[in-house]
This record gives sequence, structure tokens and C-alpha cells, in this order.
Amino acid sequence: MSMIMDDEYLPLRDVVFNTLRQEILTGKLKPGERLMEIHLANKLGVSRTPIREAIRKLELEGLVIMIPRRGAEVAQISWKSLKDVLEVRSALDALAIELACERMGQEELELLYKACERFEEATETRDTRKIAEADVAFHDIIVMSTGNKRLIQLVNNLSEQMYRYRFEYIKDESQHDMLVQEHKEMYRSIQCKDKKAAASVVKKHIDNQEEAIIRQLQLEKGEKKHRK
Amino acid sequence: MSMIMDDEYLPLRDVVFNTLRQEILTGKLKPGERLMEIHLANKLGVSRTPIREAIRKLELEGLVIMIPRRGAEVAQISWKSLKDVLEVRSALDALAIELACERMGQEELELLYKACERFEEATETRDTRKIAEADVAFHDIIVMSTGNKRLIQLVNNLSEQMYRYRFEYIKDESQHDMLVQEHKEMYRSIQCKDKKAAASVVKKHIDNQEEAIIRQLQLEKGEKKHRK
DNA sequence: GGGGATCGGAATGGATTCATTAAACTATAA
DNA sequence: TTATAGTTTAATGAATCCATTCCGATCCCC
Repeated sequence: MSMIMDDEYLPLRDVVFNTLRQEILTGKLKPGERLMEIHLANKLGVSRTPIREAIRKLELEGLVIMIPRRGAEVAQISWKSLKDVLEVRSALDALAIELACERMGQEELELLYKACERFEEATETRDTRKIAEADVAFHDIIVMSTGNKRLIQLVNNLSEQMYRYRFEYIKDESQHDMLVQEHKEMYRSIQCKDKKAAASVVKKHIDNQEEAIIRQLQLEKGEKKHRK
Repeated sequence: MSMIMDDEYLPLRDVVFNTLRQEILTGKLKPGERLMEIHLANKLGVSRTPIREAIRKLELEGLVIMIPRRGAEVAQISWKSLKDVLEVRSALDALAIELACERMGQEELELLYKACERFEEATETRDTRKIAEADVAFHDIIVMSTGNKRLIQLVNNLSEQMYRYRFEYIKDESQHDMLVQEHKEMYRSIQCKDKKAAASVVKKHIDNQEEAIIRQLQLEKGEKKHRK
């Protein structure tokens, strides 16, 4: 707990919030695992208060669920809840790219082009981490260009909910060409301000992700059965 | 603080959360007003802890903003932020009604019909409160019928952000006929499973709301100027 | 007389303490 | 041996306490 005062002040509760959030999203804290205040307080070297306040926020985000008089645990991710998230994301990403068609300026368009190229380069390195980052960067430019703060917040939120699966998705190299193609199509659609085309590419993009994630889930299920 | 143990247990923080939330949404707590922990604790007859935890959740919802080392205050609603919310709501409500077209069962369809009738009756009473409730009930049926928990949560959240304006909107009796018509159209579209029509009615519905709210805002601005 | 510094009050940030409750374990009886 | 009841333990809920910081007012010096 020494590297936190880097350049700006952040209340402890927010540090804890971000920490726990990351641990849940990256799978370090597994679904169903109990979040015990004292234990976390010891582990993170703070008192219970910031832990509790962080948990309240995670609760509202749906990342943890509260059981009255029992405490918090990491929310289960069911197939259904994932489908729910993807359904909403699909609509919001479509909205985002339509707005981007209207609102993206010349400089941003160039940034997007560069991000597109960088993503293609990243796929060639086969460095999963790098690919994921380039992908996020690309999508961020689109979403940010809408200038709609609420939309930005919601999309970020929803995409983070799927991070643990995204890694697996990106690992699958057979998908890479398609991903690059889809990104290029998005770029072109925005460049031409063709809202319809843009929206349909995004929806296809998310559908692909959904399929990949479902495959992933079934794979995991299989492994579990096998281990038993 | 005595009527709260009605039938089920609710942690104090959630009681406080709901209370503060209502007061903000109904305008009892005005934008910019400071939320002082001790003061609220005295007022509500609880200690600071549940107050703080409630405020954390309100912060994540965007209803209050935290100023470091200064405390919380009720978030300002700018024209821009309202437009942002409406933009997102429009997309999500459209998604909701499209899904409703696919998924709504016969019983729910009948419920929706009844809600539609009840709304029409409510407009005739001219009881603003009743009308608002009937309106909420109608939309709730649609959103709930999607079965998408995340979508339900988000739409509820976003609509509540506009409650203070909605009252004013509903007061305007010249709009009532149009509202009733739009509700009927929504019902029919869902009944025929006509997704396109449904989505376009919803978008029109929200556009109307936006206009009404803008009128309302300008009115308030005028009043303010006048009072000066 | 004006500007700056210092002191005081007040509010938040965080920790500790106390009470309540629920779950688990053990012991006893059938 | 199993089931039930009682006890114990551990974790959350809530309140109080201490430290830090910030804003404002007053006072002193230029």
C-alpha cells in the first residue's frame, strides 16, 4: 500500500474498490467466493471501513451480491447473465457507433485509423495482452467520440464484465483475421458516415464474441466434468 | 424510523439509500445541496456509518458527486447530461420493446392491455400522481417481459434520473391524448410482434419527452431570471 | 488600509469497539 | 448411530472515537 499516492489523491475506499474490481474481473477472486471484511482488511492493510464502502459500490455494480447478515460474495456468472450483458452491449455499441458516424471529427478519424493498423500489427505478434490492449484502444476511440458521458460509462462497465472471457476469445488465433476485417469495416463505415452498415458490423462483431464465449464456457464445463 | 421493519429485514444503509434517493429524485434535495453526514445522521436518527455507505451507492449511481475532502453533494443536472441520458434510454427502451415483441407471453400481453386501459383512465382523473404511476406500471411490464435482468436494472436507473422532470411533463394535459395514443400503438406493435414499428414508436415517445423536458428547463430558467 | 498568515471550528476519512445474529460443532438422548 | 438442542464462535451491522484537512475569520505586519 505504498505506491498509491502516485500523483493524485484517491480515497482508500476507491483504491480498494479498484483493487477488488480488478481481482474479480480477472478471476483472481472466483464467483461464489466470500468477501470477508476482516480478511480483506488484513490482506490489503486497511481497516474495515474502506472495505465496506468499496463493497457497497461493487454491490450496486452487480459484481458482488449481498446476503443479509451473511456478507458479500462474488456474483456468479451464469450463461444467462452473460447473454443479458451481451444483449445490452450490442444495443449500446450500436448506438455508440451510430453516434460516432455523426460526431467523429477528422483528427479522431485518423486516430481510429492508426488504432486499426496497430491492432493488425498486434495480431501478428500473437501477444495476447498486446492484442487485447489494441482492441480496447480501438473501441475506446469510437465510444469516446460520442461525447456522451453516460454512454461511455455504461459501455466501459459492460465490457469489463466480460474481461475474463475476452482473453480466451482473443487467444483463439483463427479469429484474428476476422477481427481485423471487422475493425476495418467499422472504420470504413464511420468514415463514410454509414450508420446502418456500422451498426450491423458491430452487431455481427458482438454476435461473434458471444459464440466464442459460449464455446469457451462449454469448454470449461467439459474440463470441470473431466476433472471430476 | 419505526415503520421500516414491515415484513422483511432491510439493512439500515438500504433504508437510508432509498430515502435519500427518493428525496433527490423528487427534488426535496436540490442539485448542488450538500449532503453532510452528521446532519443527515441526526435527521434520520441513525449513525454516520449507514449514511456513508448509502452515499457511496448514490455516488456510483451518479446521483451525488463526491468532492475529495469536502463531502458529497447532489449532482447537478445539466442540459447536456439529460440529453446523454435520453440518448441512451432511447436505445435501451427500443431494445426492450423489440425483445418484448419476441418474448412477451399471452398473460403478460393481457396485463399490458389492462395497464394501457388503466393509463387511459388515469389521464381522465387528472391526478398527476396516478397518471405517473400508471405510466410506470405500463413501461415496467414491457421492460420486465424481456427477462433481461441487466436491461431491467439499467432502464429503471435511467428513467429514475428524470423523475423530477417527468412530473412536470405529465402535468401538461395537452400531451395526454398523445401519450395514450402512443401507449396503444406500443401495445399493438407488441401484439403483432412488429419490432420495427414498436421501436419507432418508442423513439418518438422519448423524443416527445425530450422536447417537453427542454421546454420545462427553459421555463425554469425563465422563472429563475424573473425571480432575480 | 490592505494583504497575508495563523488560528479555530467543522466536516470528512479511517479505525476501533460493541452488539447482534447466524452458522457450525458438540453433546446428549432416543 | 442419528437427530436434536444448546452452546460457542465468527462475521456483519452500527456507533463512537481519533486524525486530517479545509474553510473562514481575525489579527498582525507592511
